[in-house]
Amino acid sequence: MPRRSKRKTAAKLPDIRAVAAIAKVSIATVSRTMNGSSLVSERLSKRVWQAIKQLNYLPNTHARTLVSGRSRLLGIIVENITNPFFPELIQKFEEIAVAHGYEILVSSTNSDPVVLAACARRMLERKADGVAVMTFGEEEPVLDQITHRGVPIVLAEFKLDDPKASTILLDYSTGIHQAIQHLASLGHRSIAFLSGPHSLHSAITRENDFRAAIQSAGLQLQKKWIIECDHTLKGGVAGFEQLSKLTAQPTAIVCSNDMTAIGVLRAAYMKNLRVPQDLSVIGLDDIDFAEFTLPPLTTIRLSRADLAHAAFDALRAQLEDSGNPRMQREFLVSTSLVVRGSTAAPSKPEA
Amino acid sequence: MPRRSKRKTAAKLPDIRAVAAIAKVSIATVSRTMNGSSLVSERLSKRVWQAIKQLNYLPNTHARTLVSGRSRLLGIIVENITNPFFPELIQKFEEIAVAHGYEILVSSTNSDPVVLAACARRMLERKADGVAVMTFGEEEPVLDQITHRGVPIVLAEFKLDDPKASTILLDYSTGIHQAIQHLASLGHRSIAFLSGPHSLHSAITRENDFRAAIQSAGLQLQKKWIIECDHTLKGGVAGFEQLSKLTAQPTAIVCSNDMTAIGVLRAAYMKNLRVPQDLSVIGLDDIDFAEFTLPPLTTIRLSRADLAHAAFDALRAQLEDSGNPRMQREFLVSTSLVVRGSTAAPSKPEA
DNA sequence: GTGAAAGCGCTAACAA
DNA sequence: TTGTTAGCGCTTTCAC
Repeated sequence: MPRRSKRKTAAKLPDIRAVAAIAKVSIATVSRTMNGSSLVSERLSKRVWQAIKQLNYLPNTHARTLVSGRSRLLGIIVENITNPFFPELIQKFEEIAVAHGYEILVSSTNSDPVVLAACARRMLERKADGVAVMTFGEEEPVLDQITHRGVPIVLAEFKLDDPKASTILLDYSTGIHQAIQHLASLGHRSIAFLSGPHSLHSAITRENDFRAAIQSAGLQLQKKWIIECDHTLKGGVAGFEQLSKLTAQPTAIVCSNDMTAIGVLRAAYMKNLRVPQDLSVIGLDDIDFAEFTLPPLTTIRLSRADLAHAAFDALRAQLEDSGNPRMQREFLVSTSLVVRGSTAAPSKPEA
Repeated sequence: MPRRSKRKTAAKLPDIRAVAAIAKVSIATVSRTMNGSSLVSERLSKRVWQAIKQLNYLPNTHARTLVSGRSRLLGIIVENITNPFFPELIQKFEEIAVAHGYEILVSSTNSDPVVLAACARRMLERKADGVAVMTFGEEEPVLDQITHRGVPIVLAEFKLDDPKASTILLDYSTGIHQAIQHLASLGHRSIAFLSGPHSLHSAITRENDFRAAIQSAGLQLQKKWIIECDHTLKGGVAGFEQLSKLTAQPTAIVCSNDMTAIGVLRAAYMKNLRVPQDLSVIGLDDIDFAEFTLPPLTTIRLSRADLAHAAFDALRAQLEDSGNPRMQREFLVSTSLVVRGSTAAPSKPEA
């Protein structure tokens, strides 16, 4: 009994066999044509494309993945999709991926390592060819399961000891130094820092870079002026309120991200403090919205485009260059200060 | 020659056969166990789960999809992922989908019908079980290809004449009426409207509802006070500037979405107009950020949670209830006014 | 260049 | 209840 005896002429989507039948070629030729194999003659190729168009045929990616092992699916896991930084990053990443014939799988962890593990698992089940983990150094150990399965992975600011893992190093230092220099040259001597949650490596890195920058600028580091927030707008409001309870007040506040800075802007307004006359504020990220705050936010730009490119390049290197021992496994993304309206000389310059 | 003669003990991921071997059962029993079939005895089920754990086995979704025809993949296509409304919607939709064992595929069209068509095509190739098109009435004709293939689809504010298509009706009218009543009771007689792009059905609906509300409140409709913007912050700034060139000025502005309203807030500030004393502003959407603008934005809430639920329910009805002729195919999401700080009585009440 | 056929990992029909 | 097996739609040897 022939294997395909069950085939009936039921209404169903056209498959590769239907195309082959119309074009009067074998299914192998259809497959070769679609995949751009050079071995197909002009004559047959033309017939095949015509049949494809005629049937409005779309190849089944699952069948394709099953046999080839490659899904042309790239995962991107972000920390929190409601922080505007991430949609902007996702958009860029998708743009690049689609341009290269990949599709993306998006997940947001909301900073929950359990969710991260579930996301990673789902991406593994979907056989993602690679995964970009843009959670900035949070609980990455759960990601072992990905690399153990040989799936390329790229992490922001976290090194996994695995040949399949690449890292994007973020040079916050340059931007933060520029920020401190900018404030110092304006006459600020008292600068506070609203940090991100210490569960994030990136938050700790940023804070350390701030400390280093303060010292290299010859300024005093005040422990009480370094406050742990959570990278949300509300957190920025709370951080500012905590700060304003202190007896000694800073004349400028540098924030670990833009959302925090926007919270500060808002809290300062509510307290009738004028920015930048009474208080200078600097953010970090340069989300699209930063240009439109009141006043427009001076901030340290972390380019989403650069980050998305680095992530994609890292994954692609792993995918295409895997054997090569000299393959690039570390990528650098830099930061730089963007001066807008939220910084100015302090009204009563300090000693 | 047996079909599986090629099998070598090469290093590879565990498959269902490996699990079956360890558990000493057939692959069918493994499959049944994983899919929660009630036909498996406790004893075998236990052995299977243990083997799965031992091998760290993950089922291959592509193989599963290929044979079952269901991918457990749901697509969501949004208009613009950098408008905060959409990430909030995506997050909710993902949450619901994942809770029901579905995965989501996200795409953002940036209001480009060509991109919409490409997104739809990719989702078809990935065999999405259903697609939620949250582009709010923009160039939906290209979506014919989806319904023609029998894939359930749900659209916001657009009816497709196809049994596989459901619609989410948005009742802007209630919220917009409340907004106008609110302004009228505050003493406003001169109310402008900054519309969304007329390429969007939803924008036109909102504008019409505004006109209706103005008239039913017994106010005068001024043609010059209805300006087409583009639902972006920049568009709101531009719209406000266009408005302020007119000789007769409104005392309140209702905007077609929150981003536009935020643009107005900003533009008003730059012109030294105080909100709400000199000008009242109302948005629409109630994005998370609306609570944190300066002043906090009075706005018409369009709940992302409600919308996400409606979209998921519509798709699920199609998936599970397909045969039923009484299946619900229209879903309603309502709106309501949220009063915050951007509205007040006009300083010099009109006649 | 082109075609025949094996088989990717799983589900479901059928047999036992 | 459990096992055997066909076959989902495609890519990829291997012949010719």
